[in-house]
Amino acid sequence: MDTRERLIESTRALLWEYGYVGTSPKAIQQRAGAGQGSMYHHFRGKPDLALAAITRSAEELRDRAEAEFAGPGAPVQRITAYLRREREALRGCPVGRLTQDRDVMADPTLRRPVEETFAWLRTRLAGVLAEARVDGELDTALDPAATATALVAVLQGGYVLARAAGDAEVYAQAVDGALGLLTGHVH
Amino acid sequence: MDTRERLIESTRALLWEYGYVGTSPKAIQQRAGAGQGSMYHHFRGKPDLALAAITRSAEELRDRAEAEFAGPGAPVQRITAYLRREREALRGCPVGRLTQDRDVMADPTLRRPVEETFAWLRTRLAGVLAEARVDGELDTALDPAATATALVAVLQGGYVLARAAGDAEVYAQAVDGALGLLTGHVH
DNA sequence: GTCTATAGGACGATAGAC
DNA sequence: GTCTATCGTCCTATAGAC
Repeated sequence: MDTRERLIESTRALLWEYGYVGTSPKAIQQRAGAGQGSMYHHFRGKPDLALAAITRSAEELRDRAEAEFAGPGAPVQRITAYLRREREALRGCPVGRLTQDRDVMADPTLRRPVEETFAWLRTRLAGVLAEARVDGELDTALDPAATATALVAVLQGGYVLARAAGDAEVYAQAVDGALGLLTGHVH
Repeated sequence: MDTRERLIESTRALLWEYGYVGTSPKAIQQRAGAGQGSMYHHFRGKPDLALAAITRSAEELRDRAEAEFAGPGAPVQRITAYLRREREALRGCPVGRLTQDRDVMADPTLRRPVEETFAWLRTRLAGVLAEARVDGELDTALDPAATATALVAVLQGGYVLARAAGDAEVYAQAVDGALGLLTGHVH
Protein backbone atom coordinates (compact mmCIF):
# COMPACT_ATOMS: atom_id res chain seq x y z
CA MET A 1 0.00 0.00 0.00
CA ASP A 2 1.56 3.30 -1.04
CA THR A 3 1.60 6.47 1.01
CA ARG A 4 -1.42 8.04 -0.62
CA GLU A 5 -3.41 4.89 0.01
CA ARG A 6 -2.29 4.68 3.64
CA LEU A 7 -3.32 8.29 4.16
CA ILE A 8 -6.83 7.59 2.86
CA GLU A 9 -7.26 4.44 4.93
CA SER A 10 -5.96 6.16 8.05
CA THR A 11 -8.37 9.01 7.52
CA ARG A 12 -11.25 6.58 7.09
CA ALA A 13 -10.44 4.87 10.35
CA LEU A 14 -9.99 8.10 12.29
CA LEU A 15 -13.09 9.70 10.78
CA TRP A 16 -15.06 6.65 11.83
CA GLU A 17 -13.79 6.73 15.39
CA TYR A 18 -13.27 10.42 16.11
CA GLY A 19 -15.31 12.26 13.52
CA TYR A 20 -14.15 15.12 11.36
CA VAL A 21 -13.52 17.72 14.06
CA GLY A 22 -11.77 15.13 16.20
CA THR A 23 -9.43 14.04 13.43
CA SER A 24 -6.26 16.09 13.01
CA PRO A 25 -3.84 16.01 10.09
CA LYS A 26 -1.13 15.15 12.58
CA ALA A 27 -3.00 12.08 13.78
CA ILE A 28 -3.62 10.99 10.20
CA GLN A 29 0.07 11.34 9.38
CA GLN A 30 1.18 9.38 12.41
CA ARG A 31 -1.24 6.55 11.74
CA ALA A 32 -0.20 6.46 8.10
CA GLY A 33 3.48 6.71 8.93
CA ALA A 34 3.81 9.74 6.70
CA GLY A 35 5.18 13.23 7.29
CA GLN A 36 3.52 16.61 6.91
CA GLY A 37 5.05 17.28 3.53
CA SER A 38 3.93 13.90 2.31
CA MET A 39 0.33 14.52 3.22
CA TYR A 40 0.23 17.98 1.72
CA HIS A 41 1.87 16.70 -1.42
CA HIS A 42 -0.88 14.15 -2.06
CA PHE A 43 -3.79 16.23 -0.79
CA ARG A 44 -4.60 19.91 -0.68
CA GLY A 45 -5.55 19.70 3.00
CA LYS A 46 -7.83 18.09 5.51
CA PRO A 47 -11.08 18.59 3.58
CA ASP A 48 -9.56 17.15 0.40
CA LEU A 49 -8.32 14.08 2.23
CA ALA A 50 -11.63 13.70 4.03
CA LEU A 51 -13.45 13.76 0.70
CA ALA A 52 -11.38 10.84 -0.56
CA ALA A 53 -12.02 8.92 2.66
CA ILE A 54 -15.74 9.65 2.80
CA THR A 55 -16.25 8.81 -0.85
CA ARG A 56 -14.61 5.46 -0.38
CA SER A 57 -16.60 4.61 2.76
CA ALA A 58 -19.79 5.56 0.95
CA GLU A 59 -18.94 3.33 -1.99
CA GLU A 60 -18.11 0.46 0.30
CA LEU A 61 -21.42 0.74 2.14
CA ARG A 62 -23.30 0.87 -1.12
CA ASP A 63 -21.48 -2.09 -2.64
CA ARG A 64 -22.11 -4.28 0.38
CA ALA A 65 -25.79 -3.40 0.47
CA GLU A 66 -26.21 -3.96 -3.24
CA ALA A 67 -24.63 -7.39 -2.94
CA GLU A 68 -27.41 -8.37 -0.56
CA PHE A 69 -30.26 -6.63 -2.31
CA ALA A 70 -29.30 -8.22 -5.62
CA GLY A 71 -28.45 -11.56 -4.03
CA PRO A 72 -30.26 -14.88 -4.25
CA GLY A 73 -33.57 -15.65 -2.58
CA ALA A 74 -36.99 -14.06 -2.36
CA PRO A 75 -37.21 -10.30 -1.70
CA VAL A 76 -38.15 -10.64 1.98
CA GLN A 77 -35.32 -13.09 2.47
CA ARG A 78 -32.85 -10.64 0.93
CA ILE A 79 -34.11 -7.85 3.15
CA THR A 80 -33.75 -10.08 6.20
CA ALA A 81 -30.22 -10.96 5.15
CA TYR A 82 -29.39 -7.29 4.79
CA LEU A 83 -30.82 -6.37 8.18
CA ARG A 84 -29.24 -9.32 9.92
CA ARG A 85 -25.80 -8.91 8.44
CA GLU A 86 -23.20 -8.74 11.14
CA ARG A 87 -22.05 -5.21 11.82
CA GLU A 88 -19.67 -3.58 14.24
CA ALA A 89 -22.52 -2.15 16.26
CA LEU A 90 -20.42 -0.33 18.84
CA ARG A 91 -18.35 1.39 16.21
CA GLY A 92 -21.45 2.67 14.48
CA CYS A 93 -21.97 3.40 10.80
CA PRO A 94 -18.96 5.05 9.16
CA VAL A 95 -21.24 7.06 6.89
CA GLY A 96 -24.16 7.74 9.21
CA ARG A 97 -21.75 9.06 11.79
CA LEU A 98 -20.74 11.92 9.53
CA THR A 99 -24.28 13.16 9.70
CA GLN A 100 -23.51 14.47 13.20
CA ASP A 101 -20.42 16.27 12.02
CA ARG A 102 -21.15 19.94 11.51
CA ASP A 103 -18.10 20.62 9.36
CA VAL A 104 -19.01 17.76 7.05
CA MET A 105 -22.66 18.70 6.63
CA ALA A 106 -21.81 22.38 6.19
CA ASP A 107 -19.51 21.61 3.26
CA PRO A 108 -21.57 20.71 0.16
CA THR A 109 -18.71 18.72 -1.30
CA LEU A 110 -18.20 16.56 1.78
CA ARG A 111 -21.91 16.29 2.34
CA ARG A 112 -22.84 15.00 -1.07
CA PRO A 113 -21.55 11.41 -0.71
CA VAL A 114 -23.39 11.10 2.61
CA GLU A 115 -26.62 12.43 1.16
CA GLU A 116 -26.39 10.28 -1.95
CA THR A 117 -25.61 7.12 -0.04
CA PHE A 118 -28.72 7.25 2.11
CA ALA A 119 -30.92 8.46 -0.73
CA TRP A 120 -29.77 5.47 -2.76
CA LEU A 121 -30.13 3.06 0.17
CA ARG A 122 -33.69 4.09 0.93
CA THR A 123 -34.71 3.98 -2.70
CA ARG A 124 -33.04 0.66 -3.35
CA LEU A 125 -34.60 -0.98 -0.30
CA ALA A 126 -37.99 0.47 -1.25
CA GLY A 127 -37.53 -1.22 -4.61
CA VAL A 128 -36.98 -4.63 -3.03
CA LEU A 129 -40.01 -4.08 -0.79
CA ALA A 130 -42.08 -3.18 -3.86
CA GLU A 131 -40.82 -6.37 -5.47
CA ALA A 132 -41.98 -8.35 -2.46
CA ARG A 133 -45.36 -6.73 -2.70
CA VAL A 134 -45.76 -7.53 -6.38
CA ASP A 135 -44.79 -11.12 -5.63
CA GLY A 136 -47.64 -11.23 -3.12
CA GLU A 137 -45.08 -11.81 -0.39
CA LEU A 138 -45.83 -8.59 1.45
CA ASP A 139 -48.92 -6.84 2.73
CA THR A 140 -50.13 -4.30 0.14
CA ALA A 141 -51.03 -1.93 2.98
CA LEU A 142 -47.35 -1.17 3.53
CA ASP A 143 -45.90 1.80 1.72
CA PRO A 144 -42.54 0.65 0.32
CA ALA A 145 -40.86 4.06 0.59
CA ALA A 146 -41.92 4.75 4.18
CA THR A 147 -41.19 1.19 5.23
CA ALA A 148 -37.73 1.35 3.67
CA THR A 149 -36.96 4.61 5.47
CA ALA A 150 -38.14 3.12 8.76
CA LEU A 151 -35.98 0.02 8.32
CA VAL A 152 -32.85 1.97 7.46
CA ALA A 153 -33.62 4.20 10.44
CA VAL A 154 -33.76 1.15 12.70
CA LEU A 155 -30.20 0.29 11.69
CA GLN A 156 -28.91 3.83 12.16
CA GLY A 157 -30.78 4.23 15.41
CA GLY A 158 -29.68 0.78 16.50
CA TYR A 159 -26.10 1.99 16.39
CA VAL A 160 -27.01 4.96 18.55
CA LEU A 161 -28.74 2.81 21.15
CA ALA A 162 -25.99 0.20 21.17
CA ARG A 163 -23.38 2.88 21.77
CA ALA A 164 -25.49 4.49 24.47
CA ALA A 165 -25.82 1.14 26.23
CA GLY A 166 -22.25 0.12 25.53
CA ASP A 167 -23.70 -3.16 24.34
CA ALA A 168 -23.77 -4.45 20.77
CA GLU A 169 -26.67 -6.70 21.70
CA VAL A 170 -28.98 -3.69 21.76
CA TYR A 171 -28.36 -3.24 18.05
CA ALA A 172 -29.42 -6.83 17.46
CA GLN A 173 -32.51 -6.25 19.57
CA ALA A 174 -33.54 -3.28 17.43
CA VAL A 175 -33.21 -5.43 14.32
CA ASP A 176 -35.18 -8.22 15.98
CA GLY A 177 -37.91 -5.78 16.86
CA ALA A 178 -38.07 -4.49 13.32
CA LEU A 179 -38.24 -8.00 11.89
CA GLY A 180 -40.94 -8.85 14.40
CA LEU A 181 -42.98 -5.94 13.14
CA LEU A 182 -42.30 -6.79 9.51
CA THR A 183 -43.18 -10.45 9.91
CA GLY A 184 -46.82 -9.67 10.63
CA HIS A 185 -47.05 -8.26 7.11
CA VAL A 186 -45.42 -11.18 5.32
CA HIS A 187 -47.71 -13.78 3.79
CA MET B 1 -31.40 34.19 34.15
CA ASP B 2 -28.14 34.42 36.09
CA THR B 3 -24.70 33.80 34.72
CA ARG B 4 -24.45 30.22 35.85
CA GLU B 5 -27.76 29.47 34.20
CA ARG B 6 -26.78 31.19 30.96
CA LEU B 7 -23.58 29.18 30.87
CA ILE B 8 -25.48 25.91 31.15
CA GLU B 9 -28.04 26.87 28.52
CA SER B 10 -25.34 28.06 26.15
CA THR B 11 -23.47 24.81 26.59
CA ARG B 12 -26.63 22.82 25.92
CA ALA B 13 -27.22 24.69 22.67
CA LEU B 14 -23.62 24.41 21.50
CA LEU B 15 -23.33 20.76 22.49
CA TRP B 16 -26.46 20.06 20.48
CA GLU B 17 -25.19 21.84 17.40
CA TYR B 18 -21.45 21.27 17.47
CA GLY B 19 -20.91 18.33 19.80
CA TYR B 20 -18.42 18.14 22.64
CA VAL B 21 -15.20 18.38 20.64
CA GLY B 22 -16.62 21.19 18.56
CA THR B 23 -17.67 23.24 21.57
CA SER B 24 -15.00 25.48 23.10
CA PRO B 25 -15.13 27.26 26.44
CA LYS B 26 -14.58 30.47 24.54
CA ALA B 27 -17.67 29.91 22.40
CA ILE B 28 -19.71 29.08 25.48
CA GLN B 29 -18.58 32.27 27.22
CA GLN B 30 -19.38 34.43 24.22
CA ARG B 31 -22.83 32.95 23.79
CA ALA B 32 -23.52 33.33 27.50
CA GLY B 33 -22.08 36.82 27.61
CA ALA B 34 -19.69 35.81 30.34
CA GLY B 35 -15.94 36.10 30.71
CA GLN B 36 -13.32 33.44 31.26
CA GLY B 37 -13.09 34.04 34.98
CA SER B 38 -16.82 33.85 35.31
CA MET B 39 -17.01 30.46 33.72
CA TYR B 40 -14.16 29.00 35.72
CA HIS B 41 -15.66 30.42 38.87
CA HIS B 42 -18.94 28.54 38.42
CA PHE B 43 -17.48 25.38 36.89
CA ARG B 44 -14.26 23.48 37.21
CA GLY B 45 -13.83 23.29 33.45
CA LYS B 46 -15.36 22.09 30.23
CA PRO B 47 -16.22 18.56 31.41
CA ASP B 48 -17.91 19.89 34.54
CA LEU B 49 -19.99 22.34 32.55
CA ALA B 50 -20.82 19.68 29.99
CA LEU B 51 -22.05 17.39 32.75
CA ALA B 52 -24.50 20.04 33.93
CA ALA B 53 -25.71 20.60 30.37
CA ILE B 54 -26.00 16.92 29.48
CA THR B 55 -27.80 16.09 32.71
CA ARG B 56 -30.37 18.78 32.06
CA SER B 57 -30.95 17.72 28.46
CA ALA B 58 -31.37 14.14 29.59
CA GLU B 59 -33.92 15.13 32.23
CA GLU B 60 -35.82 17.20 29.72
CA LEU B 61 -36.01 14.34 27.25
CA ARG B 62 -37.19 12.01 29.95
CA ASP B 63 -39.81 14.38 31.31
CA ARG B 64 -41.31 15.00 27.90
CA ALA B 65 -41.48 11.32 27.10
CA GLU B 66 -42.98 10.48 30.47
CA ALA B 67 -45.68 13.10 29.94
CA GLU B 68 -46.81 11.23 26.85
CA PHE B 69 -46.37 7.71 28.15
CA ALA B 70 -48.37 8.55 31.26
CA GLY B 71 -50.88 10.69 29.36
CA PRO B 72 -54.51 10.01 28.59
CA GLY B 73 -55.75 7.46 26.07
CA ALA B 74 -55.15 3.82 25.32
CA PRO B 75 -51.56 2.53 25.28
CA VAL B 76 -51.25 2.40 21.50
CA GLN B 77 -52.65 5.89 21.27
CA ARG B 78 -50.05 7.15 23.75
CA ILE B 79 -47.28 5.46 21.81
CA THR B 80 -48.52 7.03 18.60
CA ALA B 81 -48.62 10.43 20.27
CA TYR B 82 -45.05 9.96 21.46
CA LEU B 83 -43.80 8.90 18.03
CA ARG B 84 -45.68 11.63 16.22
CA ARG B 85 -44.71 14.44 18.53
CA GLU B 86 -43.20 17.28 16.59
CA ARG B 87 -39.44 17.35 16.83
CA GLU B 88 -36.70 19.46 15.33
CA ALA B 89 -35.67 16.70 12.98
CA LEU B 90 -32.78 18.52 11.32
CA ARG B 91 -31.22 19.43 14.63
CA GLY B 92 -31.29 15.84 15.77
CA CYS B 93 -31.64 14.48 19.28
CA PRO B 94 -29.66 16.48 21.85
CA VAL B 95 -28.95 13.32 23.84
CA GLY B 96 -28.58 10.80 21.02
CA ARG B 97 -26.07 13.07 19.38
CA LEU B 98 -23.67 12.69 22.28
CA THR B 99 -23.44 9.03 21.48
CA GLN B 100 -21.19 9.93 18.56
CA ASP B 101 -18.92 12.03 20.71
CA ARG B 102 -15.84 10.10 21.67
CA ASP B 103 -14.87 12.36 24.55
CA VAL B 104 -18.33 12.02 26.07
CA MET B 105 -18.55 8.26 25.76
CA ALA B 106 -15.01 7.79 27.01
CA ASP B 107 -15.78 9.68 30.24
CA PRO B 108 -17.92 7.51 32.55
CA THR B 109 -19.34 10.56 34.29
CA LEU B 110 -20.48 12.25 31.09
CA ARG B 111 -21.61 8.99 29.62
CA ARG B 112 -23.89 7.93 32.46
CA PRO B 113 -26.79 10.33 31.78
CA VAL B 114 -26.79 9.29 28.13
CA GLU B 115 -26.78 5.62 28.97
CA GLU B 116 -29.47 5.97 31.62
CA THR B 117 -31.74 8.04 29.43
CA PHE B 118 -31.96 5.48 26.68
CA ALA B 119 -32.12 2.55 29.08
CA TRP B 120 -35.08 4.23 30.77
CA LEU B 121 -36.72 5.16 27.47
CA ARG B 122 -36.56 1.65 26.08
CA THR B 123 -37.81 0.09 29.30
CA ARG B 124 -40.59 2.62 29.74
CA LEU B 125 -41.83 2.20 26.17
CA ALA B 126 -41.64 -1.57 26.53
CA GLY B 127 -43.90 -1.18 29.56
CA VAL B 128 -46.53 0.69 27.60
CA LEU B 129 -46.33 -1.92 24.84
CA ALA B 130 -46.80 -4.66 27.43
CA GLU B 131 -49.79 -2.76 28.73
CA ALA B 132 -51.25 -2.67 25.24
CA ARG B 133 -50.73 -6.39 24.95
CA VAL B 134 -52.45 -7.14 28.23
CA ASP B 135 -55.35 -4.95 27.12
CA GLY B 136 -55.66 -7.13 24.05
CA GLU B 137 -54.84 -4.11 21.94
CA LEU B 138 -51.61 -5.51 20.57
CA ASP B 139 -50.53 -8.74 18.91
CA THR B 140 -49.11 -11.13 21.52
CA ALA B 141 -46.50 -12.24 19.00
CA LEU B 142 -44.64 -8.95 19.48
CA ASP B 143 -41.89 -8.87 22.06
CA PRO B 144 -42.35 -5.61 24.00
CA ALA B 145 -38.64 -5.09 24.73
CA ALA B 146 -37.46 -5.68 21.15
CA THR B 147 -40.32 -3.66 19.70
CA ALA B 148 -39.57 -0.77 22.04
CA THR B 149 -35.90 -0.78 21.06
CA ALA B 150 -36.85 -0.83 17.39
CA LEU B 151 -39.25 2.09 17.78
CA VAL B 152 -36.76 4.22 19.68
CA ALA B 153 -34.19 3.31 17.03
CA VAL B 154 -36.54 4.55 14.31
CA LEU B 155 -36.59 7.96 15.96
CA GLN B 156 -32.84 8.12 16.43
CA GLY B 157 -32.21 6.80 12.94
CA GLY B 158 -34.86 9.13 11.56
CA TYR B 159 -32.77 12.06 12.73
CA VAL B 160 -29.74 10.62 10.97
CA LEU B 161 -31.60 10.15 7.70
CA ALA B 162 -33.28 13.55 7.87
CA ARG B 163 -29.93 15.24 8.39
CA ALA B 164 -28.37 13.22 5.58
CA ALA B 165 -31.16 14.29 3.24
CA GLY B 166 -31.28 17.82 4.58
CA ASP B 167 -35.03 17.30 4.80
CA ALA B 168 -37.09 17.04 7.98
CA GLU B 169 -39.78 15.21 6.02
CA VAL B 170 -37.59 12.12 5.93
CA TYR B 171 -37.87 11.90 9.70
CA ALA B 172 -41.66 11.98 9.40
CA GLN B 173 -41.47 9.27 6.76
CA ALA B 174 -39.50 6.99 9.06
CA VAL B 175 -42.14 7.45 11.76
CA ASP B 176 -44.90 6.79 9.22
CA GLY B 177 -43.16 3.62 8.15
CA ALA B 178 -42.84 2.46 11.73
CA LEU B 179 -46.50 3.17 12.46
CA GLY B 180 -47.46 1.37 9.27
CA LEU B 181 -45.60 -1.68 10.50
CA LEU B 182 -47.07 -1.41 13.99
CA THR B 183 -50.63 -0.98 12.76
CA GLY B 184 -50.72 -4.49 11.36
CA HIS B 185 -50.31 -5.78 14.90
CA VAL B 186 -53.00 -3.63 16.49
CA HIS B 187 -56.40 -5.20 16.97
C1' DG C 1 -18.23 37.23 41.03
C1' DT C 2 -15.98 39.10 37.20
C1' DC C 3 -12.04 40.93 34.73
C1' DT C 4 -7.50 40.75 32.11
C1' DA C 5 -3.09 38.61 31.37
C1' DT C 6 -0.67 34.79 30.40
C1' DA C 7 0.66 29.99 29.54
C1' DG C 8 1.84 25.67 26.99
C1' DG C 9 0.19 23.03 23.64
C1' DA C 10 -2.42 21.54 19.47
C1' DC C 11 -4.42 22.85 14.99
C1' DG C 12 -4.13 23.38 10.00
C1' DA C 13 -1.23 25.00 6.68
C1' DT C 14 2.96 26.88 4.08
C1' DA C 15 7.94 27.32 2.69
C1' DG C 16 11.80 25.70 1.05
C1' DA C 17 15.68 22.28 1.35
C1' DC C 18 16.85 17.71 -0.24
C1' DG D 1 8.06 12.63 -2.91
C1' DT D 2 9.49 13.49 1.60
C1' DC D 3 11.70 16.18 5.22
C1' DT D 4 12.15 19.97 8.78
C1' DA D 5 11.19 24.63 10.13
C1' DT D 6 8.01 27.99 10.88
C1' DC D 7 3.57 30.50 11.14
C1' DG D 8 -0.66 32.49 13.13
C1' DT D 9 -4.55 30.92 15.45
C1' DC D 10 -7.29 28.57 18.66
C1' DC D 11 -7.68 25.50 22.74
C1' DT D 12 -8.20 24.81 27.78
C1' DA D 13 -6.78 26.41 31.88
C1' DT D 14 -4.49 29.23 35.68
C1' DA D 15 -3.13 33.51 38.16
C1' DG D 16 -4.06 37.37 40.31
C1' DA D 17 -6.13 42.10 40.35
C1' DC D 18 -10.47 44.37 41.25
